[in-house]
Amino acid sequence: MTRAGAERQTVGPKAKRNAERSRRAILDAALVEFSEFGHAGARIDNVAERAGVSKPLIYSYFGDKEDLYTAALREAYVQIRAGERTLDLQSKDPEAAIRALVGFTLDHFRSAPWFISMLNTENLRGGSAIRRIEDVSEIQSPLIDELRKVLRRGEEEGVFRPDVDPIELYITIASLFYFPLSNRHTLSTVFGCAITDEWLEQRRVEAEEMVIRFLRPEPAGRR
Amino acid sequence: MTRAGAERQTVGPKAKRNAERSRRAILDAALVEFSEFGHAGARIDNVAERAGVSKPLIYSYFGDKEDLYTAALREAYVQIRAGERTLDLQSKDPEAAIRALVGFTLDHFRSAPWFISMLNTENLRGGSAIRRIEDVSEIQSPLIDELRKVLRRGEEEGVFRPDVDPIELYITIASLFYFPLSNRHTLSTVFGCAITDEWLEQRRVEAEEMVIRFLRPEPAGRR
Amino acid sequence: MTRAGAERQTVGPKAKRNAERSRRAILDAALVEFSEFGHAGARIDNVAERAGVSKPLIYSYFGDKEDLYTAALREAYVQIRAGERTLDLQSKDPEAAIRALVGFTLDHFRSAPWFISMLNTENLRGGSAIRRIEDVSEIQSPLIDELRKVLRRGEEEGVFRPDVDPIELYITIASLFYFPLSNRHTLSTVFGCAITDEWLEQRRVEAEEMVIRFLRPEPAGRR
Amino acid sequence: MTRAGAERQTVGPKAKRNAERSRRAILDAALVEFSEFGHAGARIDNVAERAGVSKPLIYSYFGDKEDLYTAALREAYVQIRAGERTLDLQSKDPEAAIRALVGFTLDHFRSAPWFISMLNTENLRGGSAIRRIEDVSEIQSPLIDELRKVLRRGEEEGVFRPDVDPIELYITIASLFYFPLSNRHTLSTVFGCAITDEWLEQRRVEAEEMVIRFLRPEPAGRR
DNA sequence: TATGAATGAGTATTCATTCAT
DNA sequence: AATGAATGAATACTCATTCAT
Repeated sequence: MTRAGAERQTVGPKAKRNAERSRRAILDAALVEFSEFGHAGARIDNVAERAGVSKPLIYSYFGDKEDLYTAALREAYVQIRAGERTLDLQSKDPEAAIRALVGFTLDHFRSAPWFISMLNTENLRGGSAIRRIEDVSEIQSPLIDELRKVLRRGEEEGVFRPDVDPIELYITIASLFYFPLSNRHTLSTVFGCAITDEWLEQRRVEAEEMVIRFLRPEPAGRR
Repeated sequence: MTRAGAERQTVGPKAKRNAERSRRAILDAALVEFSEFGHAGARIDNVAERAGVSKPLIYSYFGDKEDLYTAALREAYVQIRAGERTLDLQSKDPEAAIRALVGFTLDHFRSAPWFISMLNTENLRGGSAIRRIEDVSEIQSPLIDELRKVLRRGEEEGVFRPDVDPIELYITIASLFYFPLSNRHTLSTVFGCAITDEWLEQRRVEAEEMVIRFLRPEPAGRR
Repeated sequence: MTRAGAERQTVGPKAKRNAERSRRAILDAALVEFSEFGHAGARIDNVAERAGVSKPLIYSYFGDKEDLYTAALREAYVQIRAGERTLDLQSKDPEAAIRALVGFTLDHFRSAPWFISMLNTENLRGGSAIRRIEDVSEIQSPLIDELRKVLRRGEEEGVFRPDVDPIELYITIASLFYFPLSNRHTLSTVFGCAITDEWLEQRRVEAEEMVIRFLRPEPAGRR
Repeated sequence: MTRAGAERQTVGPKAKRNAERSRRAILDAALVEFSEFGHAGARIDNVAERAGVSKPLIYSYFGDKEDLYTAALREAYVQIRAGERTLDLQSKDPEAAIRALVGFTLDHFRSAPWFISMLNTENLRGGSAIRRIEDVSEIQSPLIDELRKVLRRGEEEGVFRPDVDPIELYITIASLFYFPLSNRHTLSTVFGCAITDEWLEQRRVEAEEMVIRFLRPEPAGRR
């Protein structure tokens, strides 16, 4: 293969690899930028700089700002779904499975802080972008079905009460960490309550306890 | 002199040139605009139009966009604190007091949706504005002390377990409604779970139950 | 005189005195503001604040910004002309008279720095305001005629050469101080030559010498 | 290849997208605009139009208005320094060298009228911009050292008196033309003394004479 | 005589987006 | 595949000026 030939082959493996690398860099940069400044606050200039590419390249790969934002939002979901898939709830006894989900939720919120920010941003905007995502299966959680099975097993074993909605349970678990993490700054200023790692570890224990207690069958004779 | 008559006198000829009225109109408009579009997305032009005043008036009353935003954020807190002050927790038995707080939290989040949006916006921005608010006492919650007393009474009556931190309890209650309300749009798209009034009423019941169960002393012999 | 009567008498001596005081305060403030920031840079707001009056009062007394500027410019001339009238050139021998004028020029430039600034500003603007001043006699210098007499006397006494134009002489004297004073800031930065009081005193001596040498008849045999 | 042809090639297809050309056009336009209207009076819109570029291009090349102004001020100095470097004082006898400098000063003030205007503007503003210019060597005059040598030579030849400060001499020469040129408009209105080309030619002669006389050693026996 | 309230018409500056190579 | 050069359309903010009392 001559040198000139290699240069000509614009769709060759090398070029493709570069293209893929650029795409990836842009997407990562966009995720950071949008989560840091929101949709209106994000700057295409910054994304280009962070990604180490020129602005026209962004436009040629992703379309306009709205499209780039949508891609970043989708990516945030793709990441959490990938994490969720590594959880193996069915191999654990029901209580342990719930505790594992609680723990994973906290861990992901902390290690991928852009996820919370992207949710905030998207909901501030009324969800206009998420509705436009086409490949919905990518963003839907595989956990709901898993959770349903866990709840059924727990019910059969007599450790969980019946009729718990897996979606609501999923929402409840997310809720317990979302608020303190999302509102770190206001909480620390208003209540002087810094959301430190220690605070969160303590919270993890209490959240597990809270969820488990809530799932337990009502002890006979109470209330 | 009728009440209506008294109001007329104030609204009468002075209506067009009334500093206090203008200030109020601007603040209300800013709260709506900022909560709807976030800090970067909000437009001073829109605020002026909504308030029915000219842009220069906004600048002369509040300073620049950042200052106006800070004033709107403060106002959001002032509103919720005013609501909290109307709760009379000490006149209720401990469990009823907790249920009242749970109910109030949901009601305020729904009736003043800009509160959640402002929190989202401010935390996206890293809390830079809230730290600049000077009269902190206006934004701090009077409920923490009230809650502490309630918890102590509940402990003395044997219905609550000891050592519950009032701030954490307050955060937990807020958490349970904040996530589903704040993430209405993504939840409905991703889980097909519309956060309707019915859903929220159901949630109110479950949240009360959850909090109460969490506060109950561990029944002897369990775990 | 009843109290009510006193209040009614809006054109009475008290009112007039206040009006006169306000006018004066505005004019002084305008002179400072315009000389400090130039025509475009000056702010009516600042003038009002400096003068301790409201903006509408300025408009009612002086008209618009242009008119106020013109009044301030005129005032700058009125002040220097008043100073010039106190010089009594004819009582001095010709050389002393010239030295007195040199000294006065430097002193006025220093004690009324707004004069130089107003000249700068007005000439930057192409002299549009000064041409509109109506009462020209107020701004014309009484010194030209005085100077002409001095030059004639000097010529008759044989200490000055003939045919010196008094206007050009006047310009020359002004020139020697105007440049270093007007360009204080650039000179000190570019040449590291601070225009201090000492520097100026030295300059006064040299300027006197320079002017006198220039006026002297050419010694026979030179050149 | 003819010279014209060479120029064509440069102006040809690249003419529309040529950073250096655009920069130059903006700088020239800024110099004209700022010198014509001062700092506060200058309009970025006008600069863009004069330069034939869009406003954003100005901002991307020069920063904000203040930065553009500073660049224009620097340019004014760069121009006069370039002119000064073409003077070859050492090849002339001392008197001729002084006359050459006097002539050059007048010529530059007339052919580059923005220089005087920029000095006026900058000094009105207190010299805040010139202090920020970093590459000071570009704005400092190479003439001071040249002048020192000339003065020494003149002293040795007995045509100049000793101990003349070159900076002060430089200032004096500038002074003699600066005032009448800078104050053209007020002088013509107040004294009816139009600063025409004839007036200036006459002034050139007198200024030369004045400076030379001032530099001459005091004839023995006078004063 | 005097002013607090209010605004129309700008003016500097920004930013998503496209052009030409 | 990639980018430096360039801009139209906003957007925050200002300021001379007037209104209503």
